[in-house]
Amino acid sequence: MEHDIHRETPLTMKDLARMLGVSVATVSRALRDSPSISKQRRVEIQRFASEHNFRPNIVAESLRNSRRSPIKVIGVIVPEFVHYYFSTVLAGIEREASARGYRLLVACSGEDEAREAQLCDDFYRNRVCGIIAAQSKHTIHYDHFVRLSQNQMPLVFYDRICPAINAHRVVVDDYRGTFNAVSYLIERGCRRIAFYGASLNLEIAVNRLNGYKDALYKHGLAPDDALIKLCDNRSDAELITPMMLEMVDRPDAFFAVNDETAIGILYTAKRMGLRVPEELMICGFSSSNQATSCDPQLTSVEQNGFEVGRETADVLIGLVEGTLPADHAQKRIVRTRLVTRGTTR
Amino acid sequence: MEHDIHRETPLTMKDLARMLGVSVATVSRALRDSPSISKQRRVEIQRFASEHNFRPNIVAESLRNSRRSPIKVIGVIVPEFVHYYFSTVLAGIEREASARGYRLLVACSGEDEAREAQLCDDFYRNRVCGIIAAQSKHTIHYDHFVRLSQNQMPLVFYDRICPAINAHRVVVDDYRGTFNAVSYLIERGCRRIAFYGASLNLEIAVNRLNGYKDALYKHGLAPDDALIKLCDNRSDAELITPMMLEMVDRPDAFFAVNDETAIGILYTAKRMGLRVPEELMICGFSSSNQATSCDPQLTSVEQNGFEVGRETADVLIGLVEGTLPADHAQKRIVRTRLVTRGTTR
DNA sequence: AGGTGTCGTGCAATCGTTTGCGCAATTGGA
DNA sequence: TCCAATTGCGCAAACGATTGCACGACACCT
Repeated sequence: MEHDIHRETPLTMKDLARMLGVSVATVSRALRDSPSISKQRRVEIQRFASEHNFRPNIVAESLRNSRRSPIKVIGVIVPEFVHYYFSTVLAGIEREASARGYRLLVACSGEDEAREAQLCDDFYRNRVCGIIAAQSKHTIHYDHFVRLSQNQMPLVFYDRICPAINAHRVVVDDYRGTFNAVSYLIERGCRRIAFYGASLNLEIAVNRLNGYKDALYKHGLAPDDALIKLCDNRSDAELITPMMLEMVDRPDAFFAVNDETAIGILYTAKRMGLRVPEELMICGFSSSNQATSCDPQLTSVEQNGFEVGRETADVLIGLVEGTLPADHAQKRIVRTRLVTRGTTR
Repeated sequence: MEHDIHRETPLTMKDLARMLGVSVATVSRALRDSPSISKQRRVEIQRFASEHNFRPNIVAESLRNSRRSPIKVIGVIVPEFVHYYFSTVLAGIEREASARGYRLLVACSGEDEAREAQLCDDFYRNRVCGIIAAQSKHTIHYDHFVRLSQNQMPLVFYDRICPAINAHRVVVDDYRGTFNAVSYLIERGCRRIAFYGASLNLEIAVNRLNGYKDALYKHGLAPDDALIKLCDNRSDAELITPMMLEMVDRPDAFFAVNDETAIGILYTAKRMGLRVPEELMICGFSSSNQATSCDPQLTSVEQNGFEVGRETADVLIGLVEGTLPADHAQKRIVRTRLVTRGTTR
């Protein structure tokens, strides 16, 4: 069988045309099922092509079509791969994109601004049709994003927002998620609720803090600065929490900005002989797989990263295909949901 | 400033050439620093281009160069995104690839054979320079992979192996990892060690089972079929384990094929009033972030997915660049390491 | 028999780059 | 002064696909 012959270079339309004694134009039209080619020739060419395992070269195709239709490849920047939430977002992006015929060029910024800028550049050179990004934690210059906008590159952020440009964005409802969780703790009888949050240069951190404060106000409680700490990882949590729990007026509940931190609190408390949830309630954020791995299982605000990913891809594709106006910045908010488990009752 | 003008279409060399009153050839050569262009013109053109924020179109570039040098894009197939181990592998691939100037086209098979085949096809049409894949669990036809090989597409598997074709592969040392872990349990005094494994149509499952059996043999113990179960997830573990622990000759240790399953065993045992590790030892596989989230923390075989990813990318790039012979199938084995924690002593 | 349609196919330009080759201008040597 | 060698640049053909246009071959009508 001819198609078993090893070729060093992929089969092209020109090859097919030569073998069949017709012109490339005819081959191209036949494969696209153009009615201007006689039925007989069409099926003959199609059969021949599939027998020889012909696959058109998308690179050439998209170069040719670049003026009228953009290349269906989306550039995606992820701060970290090994991260439960970002994984779910990526999965959501992939699902929506591939369902709509788009492929993903994926890269990782490693939370590094220079690398992030380089990736933007690289994506642009590859002429992706659009870019999805979560800004690195440490990004303070936005030139690379601004440049993309100036060059008409559709750009959508998820979660981490670039405040400098009025960009399209999809975020989770951090404010309401935190508000509801803290309200729940209050309704369960807690009065001194501690808050472990991330650095306030990320918009999401601010929103969560506000949700916390407003929940207290609404229930007639006043925020106490002694209970509000900058702490967003487990080892810090294990360092700080003992001091918190030895206060005379020790907190009767903790709200942590992510599950990892919450787990640090949980085990510190257990080590100090406190019973959870009887003497201390704990609530995390993210509802990762860690939340169900600890003992007792962690009550947590579920972020639904998958939905964030799908929405993000949906906005981007809308921009690319022109069904969404580029001039008016889209902002979509994905609902969170409190999942109650063993660390509250 | 001119480069702030909004263009609907990206700047091309032709545009630059027109603006500067030279030919495209000259622009191209100047930008590639060809000595055949006078120094003066060269810097003039380079300055002008960078002022106007010119970025060459890689699509066109790689079409032009497709004969001599392949496009530096690697297609990656991941069974699942939301999976600790696969995430680490992906991170490793990304690190190695981007360090060597390659980009990643990433897609998810969702453990579905048809989708996997479609992805192979799609990658081929995109003329990626090579493909990295972990086969889906349920793949039993290999035509799509065979077809790739026939078309000279470099192909490297990680972990999940396609036995039909003699493919390049990078795997972790499942046999030795399991052997060492089980030996450790025996040395700690365990005599009846249960084994929860995955379906034996995956090579890794077979290797782990063999490692388990050989460790028993080596220490003069005989495998007992009543202690060997097909079980690779938490809910199954919680279903099966009570029966195991109610046996007259109940196991004094468990080895589980992944951490999730091990955690199911752990909490079932605790629920039944058994003390871990005093009365029962448990060992998992993977050393994911869940291993440190449970209480007590889980002893587990660390897989080092990051290294697997790097090695995989290294092999693939070697094949692409011709520094590794394509005819002789590469097989690399990444070492595992037993990390002892609270579920053993 | 000549004019008008329709049908099937091929020619050639195009997308944005790269590069072999040739040509003009300049330089240097005899 | 004339002939080589060198230098600096442009022409044009690729890469692999798509598509407007034209053209030849028929059939049909008058």
